[in-house]
Amino acid sequence: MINKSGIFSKSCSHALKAATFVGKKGLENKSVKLKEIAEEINSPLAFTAKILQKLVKANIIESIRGAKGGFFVSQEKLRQISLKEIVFAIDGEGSYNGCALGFEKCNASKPCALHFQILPIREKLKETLINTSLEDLARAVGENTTFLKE
Amino acid sequence: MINKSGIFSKSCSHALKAATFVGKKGLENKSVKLKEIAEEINSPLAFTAKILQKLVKANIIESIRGAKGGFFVSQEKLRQISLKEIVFAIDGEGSYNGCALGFEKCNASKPCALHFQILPIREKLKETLINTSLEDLARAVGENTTFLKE
DNA sequence: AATAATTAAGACAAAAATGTCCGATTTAAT
DNA sequence: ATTAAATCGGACATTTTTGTCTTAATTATT
Repeated sequence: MINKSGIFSKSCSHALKAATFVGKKGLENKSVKLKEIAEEINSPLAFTAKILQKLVKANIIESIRGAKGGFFVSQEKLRQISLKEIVFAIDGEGSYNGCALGFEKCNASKPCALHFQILPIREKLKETLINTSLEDLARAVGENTTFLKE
Repeated sequence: MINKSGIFSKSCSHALKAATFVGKKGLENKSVKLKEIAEEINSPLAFTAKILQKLVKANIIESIRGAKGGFFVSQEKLRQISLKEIVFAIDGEGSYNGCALGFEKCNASKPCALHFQILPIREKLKETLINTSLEDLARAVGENTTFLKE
């Protein structure tokens, strides 16, 4: 319990990185292969594959099977897809809608002990996830103002 | 990956609930036994014991061993202890200081792809954890305006 | 001193998350 | 058609988190 690093699961962090990299290529109308994605985001190949499959099933990116295959996002999709959809596809809505103490039903009329403290934070997170598009991340990474590796 | 509910680990949620309940009793200068805590917060007895031990070691609550024993927090402690300390004791600082994409070094000069989006959320979370005392939670629960069970 | 009631601590078990492997499927190129 | 290069999908393995059990240590009561 010494390394629960932040808001998203590890899988979700990988998913966000992977989607962003596919998005960066999508800005130039290019597809990318699994191998390149995994290398670029420093994530194990087979595990990256699993995560990409989930993104494909969630209709966030598309896959091209067979030789010359790979993964792809259209520029239109890049604009449409928000981070909320990626996070939802991997971690479920719990990460931005769940009760901090784990209650099924936690709301203003039956609030958990942390409800009123955590609510504004959750709201801000949700708002940020909704208002940030995959294109936003992809462009910043494309311009080298932000990074997918350390 | 369908139930990662929110900001804290399950252990940490239990810890926050347990500490709050011990705190509620502390407001009346009473100690509580493990059994009552576990029942009150709906957490398995033995697991609750483990979590309480961590809180004791982190000097957040104190334990009274032997017959007539239990767990206790003084009113002074209740005022001093912030949620940040409880969260730190169980989840480490990752939950409020960690990089959203899991990088060791992520900062304004080498920002991850989500850095600028997540920074304000993390800051708000940290601020909230620092500015909320265990007493705050304990009082609200004592007044039945918030709850530790659903 | 003996007993009963309690927490402490460490070994163990189960479940969930993370990660690997391999064969099946799809497609492009020859 | 055959082959090579890719993704797909399911079984398997590992690691981390969550949870249990048992014994030891401590203390109040008798």
